[in-house]
Amino acid sequence: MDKDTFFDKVYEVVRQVPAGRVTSYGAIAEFLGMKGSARMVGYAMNVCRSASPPVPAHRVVNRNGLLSGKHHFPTPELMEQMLESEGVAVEEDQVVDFKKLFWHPAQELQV
DNA sequence: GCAATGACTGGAG
DNA sequence: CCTCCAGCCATTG
Repeated sequence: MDKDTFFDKVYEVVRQVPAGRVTSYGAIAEFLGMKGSARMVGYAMNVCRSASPPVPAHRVVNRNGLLSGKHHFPTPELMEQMLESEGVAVEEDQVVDFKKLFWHPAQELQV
């Protein structure tokens, strides 16, 4: 409780990601003012299993749009399954039109 | 308190 | 084009 840690901030941002959109670790890190510490974002995702409420980590991919963390899901196929279910095409463990579906935290939250 | 780790990124070779 | 290296910073042991 009172987990005002960096992780909770990451969770909030990820939860703001609308379905059908994807974002990158660096984008979140940058939004939190920690550009360069994208590793922390990924690390936070690792803890997202213990986080509440659950975080749609499947909407978070690396800067290449690659489902780098799919192996960390209950099942590796679940990640792309979720993305496709939301309208995000996934091919070769990679998000199709990633840059087109890219979601900028500050950009959307600014509205 | 120190050392190791990590679902990343960007630059250099 | 592909691979390797170093930086980043918070969490955990």
